[in-house]
Amino acid sequence: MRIEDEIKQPTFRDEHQKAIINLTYTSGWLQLRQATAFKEFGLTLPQFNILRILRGQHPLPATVALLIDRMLDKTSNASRIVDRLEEKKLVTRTICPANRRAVDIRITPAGLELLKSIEDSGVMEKNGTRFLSLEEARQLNLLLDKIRTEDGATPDLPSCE
Amino acid sequence: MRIEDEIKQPTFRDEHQKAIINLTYTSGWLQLRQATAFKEFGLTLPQFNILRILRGQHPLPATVALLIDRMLDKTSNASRIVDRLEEKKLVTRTICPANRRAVDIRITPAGLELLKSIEDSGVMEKNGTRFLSLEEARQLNLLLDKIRTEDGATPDLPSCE
DNA sequence: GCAAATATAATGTACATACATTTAATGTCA
DNA sequence: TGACATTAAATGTATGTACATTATATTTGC
Repeated sequence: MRIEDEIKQPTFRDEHQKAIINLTYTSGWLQLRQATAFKEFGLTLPQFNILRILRGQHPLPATVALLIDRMLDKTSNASRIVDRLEEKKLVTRTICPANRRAVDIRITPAGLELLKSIEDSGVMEKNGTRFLSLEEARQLNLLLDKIRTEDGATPDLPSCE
Repeated sequence: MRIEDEIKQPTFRDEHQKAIINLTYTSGWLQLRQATAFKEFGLTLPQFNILRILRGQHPLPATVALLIDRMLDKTSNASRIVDRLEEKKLVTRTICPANRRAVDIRITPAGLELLKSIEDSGVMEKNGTRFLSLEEARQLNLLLDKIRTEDGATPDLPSCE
């Protein structure tokens, strides 16, 4: 459905303004669907993302600083998300012996099993981009990268044509 | 910057998976910048969006139900966002005389002035899409609309070529 | 007319985000 | 060595989101 119809706004100031709204709306739409899928497994989206990072490190531990560095949203509060995962016995926290300021966070066998069962269930494939061709997915990635071009930075991306 | 470098993940399962991550990351990037811009004016992003809807209705009032219908995220809690705007004297709430279950919400002159000063400041143009050409913005809108194609629905969008 | 159903908004709870502050361990250097 | 800065994580506070429940007003059907 076109964004105009989704949010019942018949016109936009221009195509760029529409793209902003569309990006925000589509991202929210996608995240809501993902969150709904993970709820069945007792996880929120940020919790799932942290678990995946921990599996990527496994069997090495991760620190909170590493989680923040890898997370999509750099400023969110990893400490409290780890709290919830720890309550569910999906991760462990131990003070790092080499540096007692740091905390070693590890995914547990239960955490690994949960990730596997989520992936086996196929929910991750129901994510909306199956309606895009490979070439369309490539174009979308290029356009999104271009949006994040910083002020003052010279865009060094290839043109989309 | 490419998404691979932004989140320090050198490879993705496939281009579609990358598009999902890129969409989420770029949307978060954009919203953080918008929120930062509005903070200078004492508003959060949802508060700003509600104010704009109210201005669109002005001088007619809006109900909470209308706000929910127009908001990008349909399930968020309009009632409490209106609470904050009311505390700041940017909107008023009066019980609708014709239907005392409903509440008439109106933007105040102070609210209208605040919106105008935000728009006059030019912060809304610094939104990232200035690096897209008109044609690229159009393509992006088509691709995003396509992602939201519902299961079972027949995609009736023109191809992107 | 009145009980039940429905509509409208507000409230409660759990979780997350944004940002400032605090606590504790470690590093630095006079 | 000891004062001071720095680092790592946790905590506090305000706001927002998701979802269930509640409070009140109105509508409906007998």
